[in-house]
Amino acid sequence: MARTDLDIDTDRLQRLLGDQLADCCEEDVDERVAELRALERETATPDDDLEALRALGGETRYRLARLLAAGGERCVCELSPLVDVSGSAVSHALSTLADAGLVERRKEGRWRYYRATDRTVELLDALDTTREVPA
Amino acid sequence: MARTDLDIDTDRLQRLLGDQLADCCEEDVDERVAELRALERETATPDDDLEALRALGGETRYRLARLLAAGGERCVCELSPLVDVSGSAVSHALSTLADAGLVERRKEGRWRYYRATDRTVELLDALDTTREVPA
DNA sequence: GATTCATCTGAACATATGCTCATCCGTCCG
DNA sequence: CGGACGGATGAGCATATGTTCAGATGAATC
Repeated sequence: MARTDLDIDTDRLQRLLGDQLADCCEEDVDERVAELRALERETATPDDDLEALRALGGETRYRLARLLAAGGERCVCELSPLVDVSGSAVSHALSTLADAGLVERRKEGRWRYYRATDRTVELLDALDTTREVPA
Repeated sequence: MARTDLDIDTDRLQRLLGDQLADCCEEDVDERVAELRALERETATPDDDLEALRALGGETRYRLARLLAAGGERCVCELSPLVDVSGSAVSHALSTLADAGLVERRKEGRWRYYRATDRTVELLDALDTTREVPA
């Protein structure tokens, strides 16, 4: 995962800084290189984040997440008619959401109840509050 | 987009409610059907949300978003060495992020400066605050 | 214990994605 | 104007994704 080294084009960077700063010396370039290296180190990518985003990024799974985030517990047979795919697809989708930590499952007899996790609620809320044209 | 009708399996739903409620009558089934129909109507899927989630769900674009959300403006030549792909791929990725409303662009001479939008910051923050094993 | 029921699982397939390469578009500079 | 430069764009291709179908599982019912 961790890159061993960064192949920064210092010549180009120097031209960039030459335009940005009225007057740019070698030290400015070194400083920017250090800044970029630090930035790269600080912004590691947690696999969980990608998994969650990719899971929510599919229409069926997004809709299921919305339905569950509306509150309460639902079983597959309730959710299946609300999204436009087969029951099998719903099951696949809910598994993906569960693997991503966006949904939790509870068994009761023959039924499996699903509910949204806090993470799902928070993410959907962030989407709601930052939407350009609010619903 | 809007489904004209929902093909709810009322027989199965009746069996479900029979297990949930000690004692279930026709009205309970009708009520649940109405509840589900209302739920389906309330949870429309804004295209913008899917676009944003799918955009952030790719590793390269996620990393770019993180780098930009760390603050300030960056041009392609600064970002390119920090993610492990060609400059062309960075440009493609930033375009996708811009289309999704996650990044904004500013021209200055030959350089194009990119910065994260509020939506990006909020979404990444939601991910940070809900992560199971905090960094 | 055989059957029905709710759900899960894996294979298979069509489609979407993400990259690289080649090329093109503006801008600056001599 | 001609060239170098930063970046954008489109084609092409390997890989990933999402769905359906067929069959498997475990629980309840007869």
